[in-house]
Amino acid sequence: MRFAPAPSGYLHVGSARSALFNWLFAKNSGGVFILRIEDTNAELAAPEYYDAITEPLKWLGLEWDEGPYFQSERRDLYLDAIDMLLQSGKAYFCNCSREQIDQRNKETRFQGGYDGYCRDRNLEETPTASVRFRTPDEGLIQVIDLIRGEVTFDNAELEDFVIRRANGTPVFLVANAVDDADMNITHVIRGEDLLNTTPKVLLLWESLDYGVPPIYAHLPLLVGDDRKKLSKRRHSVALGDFKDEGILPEAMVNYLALLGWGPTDEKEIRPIEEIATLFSLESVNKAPAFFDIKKLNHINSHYIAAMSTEVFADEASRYINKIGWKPPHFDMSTLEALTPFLQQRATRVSDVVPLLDWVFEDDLPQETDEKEINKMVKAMGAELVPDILEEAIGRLQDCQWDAETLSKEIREVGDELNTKSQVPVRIAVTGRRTGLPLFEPMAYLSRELVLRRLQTARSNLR
RNA sequence: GCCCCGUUCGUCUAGCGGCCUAGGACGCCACCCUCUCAAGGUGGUAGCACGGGUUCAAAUCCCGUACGGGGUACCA
Repeated sequence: MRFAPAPSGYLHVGSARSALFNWLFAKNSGGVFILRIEDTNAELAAPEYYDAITEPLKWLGLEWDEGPYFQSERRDLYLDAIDMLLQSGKAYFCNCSREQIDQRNKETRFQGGYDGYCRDRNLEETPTASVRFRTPDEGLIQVIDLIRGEVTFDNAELEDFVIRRANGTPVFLVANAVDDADMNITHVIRGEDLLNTTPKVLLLWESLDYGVPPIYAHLPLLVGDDRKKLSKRRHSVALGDFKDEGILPEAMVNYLALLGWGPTDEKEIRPIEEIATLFSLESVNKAPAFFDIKKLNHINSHYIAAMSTEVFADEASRYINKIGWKPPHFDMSTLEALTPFLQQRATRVSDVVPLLDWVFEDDLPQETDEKEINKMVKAMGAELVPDILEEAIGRLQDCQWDAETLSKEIREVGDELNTKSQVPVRIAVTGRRTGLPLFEPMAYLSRELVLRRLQTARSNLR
C-alpha cells in the first residue's frame, strides 16, 4: 500500500490520518508501506516541501518501508505511457482553451464538462496542445472499495479528461496508474475526496493493459465544526502546530485512529501497536468525522499523566527553552520537584507556563480575563481578607520555611478567624485563583518574595 | 444542475436480524473526595433522520424521501 501526499506546504491532520491508516493496515497485514510524493505539478515540486511531509510523519512514528519516490523524477515513465495511449488511439490532442469549452457548453447547454470537440479532429501535436484521454462512450466501471463496497460509475458520465498539460507535464491520474502498476501496489488507502477520480485511473489502467487493479479504501473525510472537509484555509490543522503546543505524538496518533474507526472492546486509549493488531479496513466507518479538539486534549492529558516524571520534566524544560521563556528564578530541580503536580493538571505541555510563572517570575502574572478578575475580586473582597493577609504576614515572618509549616501556619490563620484562608493567600502569592497546590511550590520561593507579595496585596485592598 | 458517498446521544464510536427497555468515550450537570484547581470516584443528561416494505423478529436487510458531505480544473 502507499501513502501519496501532494506536497502543498505543511502536513495537516487529514493527511496524517491517511498515512496512519496506511501504516495500520500495513502493520496489520504484513504489507509494505510506501511513501510517494505526488509532485506532478511543477508548482508543488519545491524540494523544501519534502521535510514538511516527512518530519511530521517521523514525529508521529509512522515510518515507511519504502521510498520516498518522487513523481517529478519519474516523469518520463508517465510520458511514455501517454505516448502509448496516443499511438493506440486512446488519447488525442486538444487545443481548446477553458474559455472556448465553457463558451460552447453554454451555447449547447451541455453539462458534462469537456464536450469532446477535438475527439475526432485528428489534431497534430503542437507545442500548446494538451492530450486528452478518450473515455468509453458506454459501459460501467467498478471500483472495488473495502470500506464502501463496489462503487459503480457510468463511463458515459466521464469526460475526456486531460492527461498531459499543454506545458507537456503529465497529470497525477496517469502517474497514479503508472506508479501503482510499477510499484505493485495492492491497496490504495486515501481520502474520500479522491473517490471520484478513481474510475479515471482505472480506465487508464485498463487501456495500459496493467492487469488486475489495486483494491481501494476511501476513508471518510475529517471535518471541522462547520462540517466541511478540513482545510488549511478554514481550519487550524497543521500537525506542527499541535506539536508546538505540546500535543504528544502518541496522543495524536491514538486520537486519529479513533476517527472513523473504533475498537469493539471499548478501550480507547491504547498504544498504536496494539491498535494495529485490532485494526481492519472493513470496519472503518463511512460517514465524515468531526475533528474534536476537546477529545484530543483529553487523550493528551492522559498520556501526559502517564509519562514518567523524568521524561515529563525534560519535556517541560525543552518546551520552556523552545519558547524562550527565561524567568529569573528558574531552577531545574524545582521544576522536577513540582512535576507530578504539573502532570496531573496539564492538558498540553504548554500548560506548564501558566502553572509555573508565579514560581519562577519575580513579578506576578497579570490576569487579563475579565471574568477571572471579577471572581478574584470577589474571592479577595470578603470582609475578613485584610485580617487574613495581615495575620499571614505576621506568621510567615519567622516561621520555618517548608511546605508543611507553611500549610500549618496558613491553616491556623483560618482557624483563628473562623474562615478559610487559602484562597486569599493564594491569590496574593500566585496572582491566580486556581493552580498548583499552594504550599509545596511556595516553599521554593524566598520568604522575602512571599512577604512582599502578601504586603502588596494587603495594601492594594485599601 | 449532474455524478459519487453517507446518516446510532451535541461530538467520536460499539452494534453486522433476536443478547438493545441501544453499550463506551469526550463534553455538560450533580454529588463524594478536598481550605485552590486538577486528578480520581459515583450518578445523571442525551441518540438508531423520516416513511414504506421483507421477516415470527430490524438500529441491523430492501426501496423511497429528507438532510449532509465529496466531486464536477491543463490541483491532487
